[in-house]
Amino acid sequence: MISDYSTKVNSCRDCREKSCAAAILHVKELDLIRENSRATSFKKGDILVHAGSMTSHIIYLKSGLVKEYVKGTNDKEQILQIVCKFTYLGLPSLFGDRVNHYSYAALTDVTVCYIDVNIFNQLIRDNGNFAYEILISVSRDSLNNFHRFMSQSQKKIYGRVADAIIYFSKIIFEKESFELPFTRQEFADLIGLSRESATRVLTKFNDDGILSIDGRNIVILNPEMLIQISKHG
DNA sequence: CCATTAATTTAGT
DNA sequence: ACTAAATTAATGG
Repeated sequence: MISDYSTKVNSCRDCREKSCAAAILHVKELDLIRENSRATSFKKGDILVHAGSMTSHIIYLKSGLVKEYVKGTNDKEQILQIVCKFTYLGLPSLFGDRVNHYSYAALTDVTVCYIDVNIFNQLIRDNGNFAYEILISVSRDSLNNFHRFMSQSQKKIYGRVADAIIYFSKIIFEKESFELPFTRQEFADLIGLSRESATRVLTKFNDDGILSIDGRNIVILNPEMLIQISKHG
Protein backbone atom coordinates (compact mmCIF):
# COMPACT_ATOMS: atom_id res chain seq x y z
CA MET A 1 0.00 0.00 0.00
CA ILE A 2 1.34 3.42 -0.90
CA SER A 3 0.79 5.47 2.17
CA ASP A 4 2.84 8.61 1.95
CA TYR A 5 2.84 10.77 -1.14
CA SER A 6 4.49 13.60 0.71
CA THR A 7 7.85 11.86 0.61
CA LYS A 8 7.96 12.00 -3.17
CA VAL A 9 10.41 14.89 -3.26
CA ASN A 10 13.43 12.94 -2.24
CA SER A 11 16.78 14.57 -2.39
CA CYS A 12 19.17 11.84 -3.36
CA ARG A 13 22.16 14.07 -2.68
CA ASP A 14 21.83 13.99 1.05
CA CYS A 15 19.96 10.74 1.40
CA ARG A 16 21.17 9.12 4.60
CA GLU A 17 20.19 5.67 3.40
CA LYS A 18 22.36 5.58 0.29
CA SER A 19 23.75 2.29 -0.97
CA CYS A 20 27.50 1.73 -1.25
CA ALA A 21 27.06 2.01 -4.96
CA ALA A 22 25.10 5.23 -4.86
CA ALA A 23 27.71 6.77 -2.59
CA ILE A 24 30.03 6.69 -5.57
CA LEU A 25 27.74 8.61 -7.87
CA HIS A 26 28.42 12.19 -8.80
CA VAL A 27 26.08 14.96 -7.80
CA LYS A 28 24.75 15.18 -11.34
CA GLU A 29 23.97 11.49 -11.40
CA LEU A 30 22.24 11.65 -8.05
CA ASP A 31 20.11 14.46 -9.38
CA LEU A 32 19.29 12.32 -12.39
CA ILE A 33 18.06 9.58 -10.05
CA ARG A 34 16.12 12.14 -8.11
CA GLU A 35 14.29 13.20 -11.25
CA ASN A 36 13.39 9.62 -12.05
CA SER A 37 12.60 8.02 -8.74
CA ARG A 38 9.95 8.01 -6.10
CA ALA A 39 10.06 7.13 -2.42
CA THR A 40 7.17 5.32 -0.79
CA SER A 41 6.54 3.00 2.10
CA PHE A 42 4.83 -0.33 2.63
CA LYS A 43 3.23 -1.94 5.63
CA LYS A 44 4.29 -5.28 7.02
CA GLY A 45 2.78 -8.04 4.94
CA ASP A 46 2.35 -5.92 1.80
CA ILE A 47 3.54 -7.39 -1.46
CA LEU A 48 6.02 -5.18 -3.26
CA VAL A 49 6.43 -7.19 -6.42
CA HIS A 50 4.61 -10.17 -7.90
CA ALA A 51 6.67 -12.67 -9.82
CA GLY A 52 5.88 -12.36 -13.49
CA SER A 53 5.44 -8.61 -13.52
CA MET A 54 7.63 -6.39 -15.67
CA THR A 55 10.63 -4.67 -14.18
CA SER A 56 9.85 -1.06 -14.95
CA HIS A 57 11.60 0.12 -11.82
CA ILE A 58 14.37 -1.03 -9.58
CA ILE A 59 13.33 -1.04 -5.96
CA TYR A 60 15.89 0.16 -3.47
CA LEU A 61 15.23 -0.93 0.10
CA LYS A 62 15.95 1.93 2.47
CA SER A 63 14.70 0.36 5.67
CA GLY A 64 13.07 -2.80 6.88
CA LEU A 65 13.21 -6.45 5.85
CA VAL A 66 11.80 -8.11 2.76
CA LYS A 67 11.43 -11.74 1.79
CA GLU A 68 12.26 -12.88 -1.72
CA TYR A 69 10.23 -15.93 -2.65
CA VAL A 70 8.58 -18.03 -5.31
CA LYS A 71 5.50 -20.19 -5.24
CA GLY A 72 5.61 -23.75 -6.44
CA THR A 73 2.93 -25.50 -8.43
CA ASN A 74 1.18 -26.70 -5.28
CA ASP A 75 1.15 -23.12 -4.03
CA LYS A 76 3.88 -23.98 -1.57
CA GLU A 77 6.16 -21.11 -0.87
CA GLN A 78 9.92 -21.29 -1.13
CA ILE A 79 11.72 -18.34 0.39
CA LEU A 80 14.94 -17.65 -1.48
CA GLN A 81 16.41 -15.13 0.88
CA ILE A 82 15.74 -12.40 3.35
CA VAL A 83 16.73 -9.02 1.99
CA CYS A 84 18.02 -6.39 4.39
CA LYS A 85 18.06 -2.66 3.99
CA PHE A 86 20.45 -0.82 1.71
CA THR A 87 20.10 -3.23 -1.17
CA TYR A 88 18.42 -3.22 -4.55
CA LEU A 89 15.67 -5.73 -5.22
CA GLY A 90 15.47 -7.74 -8.36
CA LEU A 91 18.83 -7.00 -9.93
CA PRO A 92 19.15 -10.52 -11.36
CA SER A 93 15.80 -10.02 -12.99
CA LEU A 94 16.93 -6.71 -14.43
CA PHE A 95 20.04 -8.01 -16.13
CA GLY A 96 18.77 -11.48 -16.98
CA ASP A 97 15.29 -10.67 -18.22
CA ARG A 98 12.76 -7.88 -18.24
CA VAL A 99 10.42 -9.85 -16.04
CA ASN A 100 10.63 -10.26 -12.28
CA HIS A 101 11.35 -13.86 -11.52
CA TYR A 102 10.75 -13.53 -7.80
CA SER A 103 8.09 -12.05 -5.58
CA TYR A 104 8.88 -9.65 -2.77
CA ALA A 105 6.85 -9.09 0.38
CA ALA A 106 7.51 -6.82 3.34
CA LEU A 107 8.33 -8.63 6.58
CA THR A 108 8.38 -5.38 8.51
CA ASP A 109 7.21 -1.90 7.69
CA VAL A 110 9.44 -0.83 4.88
CA THR A 111 10.56 2.27 3.03
CA VAL A 112 11.73 2.02 -0.54
CA CYS A 113 12.73 4.06 -3.57
CA TYR A 114 11.51 3.19 -7.04
CA ILE A 115 14.15 4.03 -9.60
CA ASP A 116 13.39 4.03 -13.30
CA VAL A 117 15.03 1.02 -14.83
CA ASN A 118 16.35 2.91 -17.86
CA ILE A 119 18.08 5.45 -15.69
CA PHE A 120 19.58 2.68 -13.63
CA ASN A 121 20.89 0.99 -16.74
CA GLN A 122 22.31 4.23 -18.00
CA LEU A 123 24.23 4.75 -14.77
CA ILE A 124 25.62 1.23 -15.00
CA ARG A 125 26.89 1.96 -18.49
CA ASP A 126 28.23 5.42 -17.74
CA ASN A 127 29.85 4.93 -14.38
CA GLY A 128 32.21 1.98 -14.07
CA ASN A 129 32.71 2.38 -10.35
CA PHE A 130 29.00 2.33 -9.78
CA ALA A 131 28.66 -0.76 -11.96
CA TYR A 132 31.50 -2.38 -10.05
CA GLU A 133 29.72 -1.89 -6.72
CA ILE A 134 26.50 -3.27 -8.14
CA LEU A 135 28.37 -6.25 -9.51
CA ILE A 136 29.88 -6.90 -6.10
CA SER A 137 26.52 -6.94 -4.40
CA VAL A 138 24.95 -9.19 -7.02
CA SER A 139 27.86 -11.61 -6.79
CA ARG A 140 27.81 -11.72 -3.00
CA ASP A 141 24.13 -12.46 -3.12
CA SER A 142 24.64 -15.18 -5.60
CA LEU A 143 27.41 -16.82 -3.57
CA ASN A 144 25.42 -16.63 -0.37
CA ASN A 145 22.37 -18.14 -1.94
CA PHE A 146 24.29 -20.82 -3.75
CA HIS A 147 25.86 -21.97 -0.51
CA ARG A 148 22.58 -21.91 1.30
CA PHE A 149 20.91 -24.05 -1.32
CA MET A 150 23.82 -26.44 -1.51
CA SER A 151 23.61 -27.14 2.18
CA GLN A 152 19.87 -27.36 1.98
CA SER A 153 19.99 -30.16 -0.52
CA GLN A 154 22.70 -32.04 1.34
CA LYS A 155 21.88 -31.61 5.00
CA LYS A 156 19.37 -33.20 7.28
CA ILE A 157 16.82 -31.20 9.15
CA TYR A 158 19.00 -30.37 12.18
CA GLY A 159 21.73 -29.01 9.96
CA ARG A 160 19.27 -26.95 7.96
CA VAL A 161 17.73 -25.36 11.01
CA ALA A 162 21.20 -24.66 12.41
CA ASP A 163 22.13 -23.05 9.10
CA ALA A 164 19.06 -20.85 9.15
CA ILE A 165 19.79 -19.69 12.69
CA ILE A 166 23.39 -18.92 11.75
CA TYR A 167 22.15 -17.14 8.64
CA PHE A 168 19.97 -14.85 10.72
CA SER A 169 22.58 -14.32 13.36
CA LYS A 170 25.53 -13.62 11.07
CA ILE A 171 24.08 -12.16 7.91
CA ILE A 172 20.77 -10.56 8.71
CA PHE A 173 21.05 -9.27 12.25
CA GLU A 174 24.74 -9.61 13.07
CA LYS A 175 23.79 -10.44 16.63
CA GLU A 176 23.57 -13.52 18.83
CA SER A 177 20.04 -12.68 19.82
CA PHE A 178 17.30 -11.61 17.48
CA GLU A 179 13.61 -11.77 16.77
CA LEU A 180 12.46 -13.93 13.86
CA PRO A 181 10.76 -11.56 11.43
CA PHE A 182 8.13 -14.09 10.45
CA THR A 183 6.01 -17.09 11.40
CA ARG A 184 7.13 -20.69 11.90
CA GLN A 185 5.54 -21.49 8.57
CA GLU A 186 7.75 -18.98 6.81
CA PHE A 187 10.77 -20.17 8.73
CA ALA A 188 10.03 -23.65 7.39
CA ASP A 189 9.54 -22.24 3.88
CA LEU A 190 13.00 -20.72 4.04
CA ILE A 191 14.74 -24.03 4.63
CA GLY A 192 12.37 -26.35 2.83
CA LEU A 193 10.91 -28.18 5.80
CA SER A 194 7.40 -28.76 6.99
CA ARG A 195 6.26 -26.41 9.70
CA GLU A 196 6.03 -29.32 12.10
CA SER A 197 9.61 -30.43 11.59
CA ALA A 198 10.89 -26.90 11.87
CA THR A 199 9.22 -26.23 15.22
CA ARG A 200 10.17 -29.67 16.47
CA VAL A 201 13.86 -28.99 15.82
CA LEU A 202 13.63 -25.51 17.32
CA THR A 203 12.09 -26.98 20.47
CA LYS A 204 14.82 -29.62 20.58
CA PHE A 205 17.54 -26.97 20.31
CA ASN A 206 15.83 -25.06 23.08
CA ASP A 207 15.65 -28.14 25.31
CA ASP A 208 19.28 -28.99 24.62
CA GLY A 209 20.35 -25.53 25.72
CA ILE A 210 21.72 -24.52 22.32
CA LEU A 211 19.13 -21.83 21.85
CA SER A 212 16.75 -19.96 24.07
CA ILE A 213 13.43 -19.55 22.33
CA ASP A 214 10.60 -17.38 23.51
CA GLY A 215 8.01 -17.02 20.80
CA ARG A 216 9.86 -15.33 17.97
CA ASN A 217 12.76 -14.26 20.13
CA ILE A 218 15.83 -16.38 19.79
CA VAL A 219 19.09 -16.21 21.71
CA ILE A 220 22.03 -18.33 20.68
CA LEU A 221 23.48 -19.85 23.84
CA ASN A 222 25.94 -22.23 22.27
CA PRO A 223 27.24 -21.01 18.91
CA GLU A 224 30.00 -23.66 18.73
CA MET A 225 27.48 -26.44 19.01
CA LEU A 226 25.34 -24.79 16.35
CA ILE A 227 28.26 -24.71 13.96
CA GLN A 228 29.01 -28.35 14.70
CA ILE A 229 25.45 -29.31 13.92
CA SER A 230 25.55 -27.25 10.76
CA LYS A 231 28.72 -29.00 9.63
CA HIS A 232 27.61 -32.51 10.31
CA GLY A 233 24.10 -32.11 9.01
C1' DC B 1 -12.62 7.11 21.60
C1' DC B 2 -12.58 2.75 24.28
C1' DA B 3 -14.14 -1.89 25.52
C1' DT B 4 -16.02 -6.53 24.14
C1' DT B 5 -16.50 -9.96 21.19
C1' DA B 6 -15.93 -12.28 16.90
C1' DA B 7 -12.85 -13.98 13.42
C1' DT B 8 -8.56 -15.12 11.66
C1' DT B 9 -3.85 -16.47 12.21
C1' DT B 10 -0.20 -18.89 14.50
C1' DA B 11 2.10 -22.40 17.47
C1' DG B 12 2.65 -26.71 19.43
C1' DT B 13 1.68 -31.50 19.73
C1' DA C 1 -5.30 -32.94 11.95
C1' DC C 2 -6.73 -30.70 16.10
C1' DT C 3 -6.50 -27.44 20.12
C1' DA C 4 -4.99 -23.53 22.41
C1' DA C 5 -3.18 -19.18 22.31
C1' DA C 6 -2.50 -14.82 20.26
C1' DT C 7 -3.35 -11.29 17.18
C1' DT C 8 -6.51 -8.53 14.40
C1' DA C 9 -11.02 -6.95 12.85
C1' DA C 10 -15.73 -5.63 13.86
C1' DT C 11 -19.22 -4.03 16.73
C1' DG C 12 -21.66 -1.25 20.03
C1' DG C 13 -21.70 2.18 23.22
